Amino acid sequence: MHSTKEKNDNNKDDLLLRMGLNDNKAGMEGLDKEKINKIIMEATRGSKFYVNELKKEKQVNQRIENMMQQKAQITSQQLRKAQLQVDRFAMELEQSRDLNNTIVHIDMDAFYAAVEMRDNPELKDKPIAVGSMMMLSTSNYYARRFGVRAAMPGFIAKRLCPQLTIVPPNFDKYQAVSREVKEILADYDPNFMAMSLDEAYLNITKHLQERQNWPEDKRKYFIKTGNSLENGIAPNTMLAKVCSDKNKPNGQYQILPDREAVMDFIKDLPIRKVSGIGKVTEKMLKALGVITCTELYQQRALLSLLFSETSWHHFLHISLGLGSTLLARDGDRKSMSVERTFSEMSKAEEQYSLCQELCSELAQDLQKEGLKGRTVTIKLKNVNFEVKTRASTVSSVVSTAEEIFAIAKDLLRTEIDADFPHPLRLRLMGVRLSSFPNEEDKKQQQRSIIGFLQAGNQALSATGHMLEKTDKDQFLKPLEMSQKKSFFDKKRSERKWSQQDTFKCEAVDTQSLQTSDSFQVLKKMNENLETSENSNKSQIFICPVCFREHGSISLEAFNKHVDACLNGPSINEDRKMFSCSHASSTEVNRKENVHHSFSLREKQDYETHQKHSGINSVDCAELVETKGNPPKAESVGALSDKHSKEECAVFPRESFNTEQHYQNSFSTVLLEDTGSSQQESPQPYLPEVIITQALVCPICNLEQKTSDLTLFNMHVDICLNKGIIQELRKDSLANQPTKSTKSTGEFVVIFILFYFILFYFILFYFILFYFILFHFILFYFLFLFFNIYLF
DNA sequence: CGGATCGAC
DNA sequence: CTATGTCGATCCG
Repeated sequence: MHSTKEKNDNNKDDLLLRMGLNDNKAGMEGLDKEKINKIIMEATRGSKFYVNELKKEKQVNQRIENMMQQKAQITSQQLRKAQLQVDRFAMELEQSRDLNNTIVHIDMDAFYAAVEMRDNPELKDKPIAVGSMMMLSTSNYYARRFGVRAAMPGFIAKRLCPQLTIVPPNFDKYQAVSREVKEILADYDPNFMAMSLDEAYLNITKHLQERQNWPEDKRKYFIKTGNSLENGIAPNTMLAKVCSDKNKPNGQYQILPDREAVMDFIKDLPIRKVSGIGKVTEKMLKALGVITCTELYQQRALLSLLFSETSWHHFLHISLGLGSTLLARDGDRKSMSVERTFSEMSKAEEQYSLCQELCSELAQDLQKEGLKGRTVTIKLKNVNFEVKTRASTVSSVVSTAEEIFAIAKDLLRTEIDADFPHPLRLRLMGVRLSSFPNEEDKKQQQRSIIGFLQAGNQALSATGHMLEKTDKDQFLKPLEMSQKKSFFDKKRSERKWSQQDTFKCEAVDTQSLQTSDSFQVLKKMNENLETSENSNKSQIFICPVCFREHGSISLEAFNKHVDACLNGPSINEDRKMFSCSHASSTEVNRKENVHHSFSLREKQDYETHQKHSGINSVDCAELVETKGNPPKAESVGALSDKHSKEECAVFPRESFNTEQHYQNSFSTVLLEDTGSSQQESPQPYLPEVIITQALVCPICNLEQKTSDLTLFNMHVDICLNKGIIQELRKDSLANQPTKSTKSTGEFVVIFILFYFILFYFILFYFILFYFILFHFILFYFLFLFFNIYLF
């Protein structure tokens, strides 16, 4: 459905011609290709849409030109080198080829149209299409003879085929039919993967094994639906998909599970047939003389130099006839959006109100799935079909129509202002929400008392009469993000916002609640839970290196001091050496050993990341082990010596929330290091400075048994960080969500206490309010009474 | 992170 | 008159 591929699909036309379906002598009407193109061109030419299409085409041509220039600069030397590398990779892929699965791709023929024809016999033997004047979703085969295709606007279809019936879509109905079919599919593979209402992949390997033992009569079992369907049977999804396209309509095609059969099938296959290769990629590759899969394979070295890693890997997979053999369950949703096309709209007022409407629709959809997100994106398309998207990410999740609109409105305003005094002439507007928190984030959020208190403050202000309405935008601060900033800069700016937010809350609260005792309690709690930078007056740090006390200084200042302390002794030098040695030991063996147990995806992540930041392998081991936990690639990068140690000192508090977690990653580091670098390959660069003194940790004062300087330095690093964590935890205990039972207990107590206070607080004011109200009314009636009866 | 673009259905 | 709506992925800045 909606497939733009069908638009330029010559093969299908050939097929129709072969079948004689286009033959007027047989009493069938229809148009030949020339006529179809002519009509389409007439309808298209001069339209704004067409102008924009030309513009886009130009851009693609420009891209191709750039690519050709790049190609011209490639030396034969480079090409040979690339050839070796690619072939090495191809060899690996070849070894991992798996022909043991039987994948079936099911694709229902002209699904929507078929359902409509089934339900309304009048439509049979008529050319029909499902959709609107604006756009068609699909058409039946009769209509296709006139060139009426999916992804074609209805009005053009009408010109091609004036007797065409356009049926508005009934998605509920299609869904119901789809469900029926899927029930049947589940018999073959309970874990089948549905791509849409009319498409699915089945892995019937297991089914076939079981079926071996079935009695003969039971094996004769056909899927019987009112619709025809295509399916393809192959050893992987990529091939199965192509197969199902092969014998349309209502056909089947199988590729036998041996390498030769696969390669034979692939040989002359146009790359465009493969899922993932679209119009643009086709054109780009065509410029390089690549049309079929064989040519794709022949040009592999060149492609590896001209395209991104992910792209040429994809190409190589295709040209080897490789694809996924397991049907991955679809993961969590990444975004949700609403968009609408309309006749030209230029009034800002209308645009705002439409935006608001879209926001509330989105909010409704979000509520159905209970989703909240941090990034709001608006999409604007003007009457010239030029599309713009504008996004803003805020620090805490949003989900209601008001919250989303508050952000979307700003984005829209910026765009309107930018074009002032000209109005935005829009034909489409959309709103999208993304950056949904993952499971980890949710847990964090739950445990975070700061977040909890902010919610509390919000609840307080929401209770109303006596509180000034808190500025809604306080939770909608855009993040100051820029790639030039380091991870810690970003963290800092995030903190800045949240501090300002807290101050704002306090300001509002103090104004209106000065007299309340319970508020004082709350405020105190809040202060205690404030991050240490905020209330640094009460801070006393003990330097883990010189053991001196430092009162009345900020955390940053303290960290600077620690750095200074560390700068003196040779420890620092050794630390540098340590990293250096790791960074320079780049032998393939070693690298592979470090992350041998991780998936390809993680491996790629690691490799690309390493390319960017030049961090050492140990850091990477840590990265993978702590995947899903706070230290992401950037933060781990910050751990390496590339960044200042100020950051290193601050880092643990930011990201390693639990000691347990921290130790886990520590032990992993040791494990990886002893496991690979020590045994497999000696350190290429050992520290040249020989330490004469015994290896006594300057932090914990314990003599270390190891004579290995690297391990010792690691110990010092860990000790140092641990020390700072402990110090910080002492100061802002409740600030640190922790897994230990003790802290959880404390947390629960605080939690209960807070809610009790909050409850009685609200109750008190409610009673007070109604008490006063009651007396007002009472006095009023008394007054009336006296008026009437006494005078 | 933000924006554009591609691709699929 | 009249050229969609939703989603994920990727690349680049």
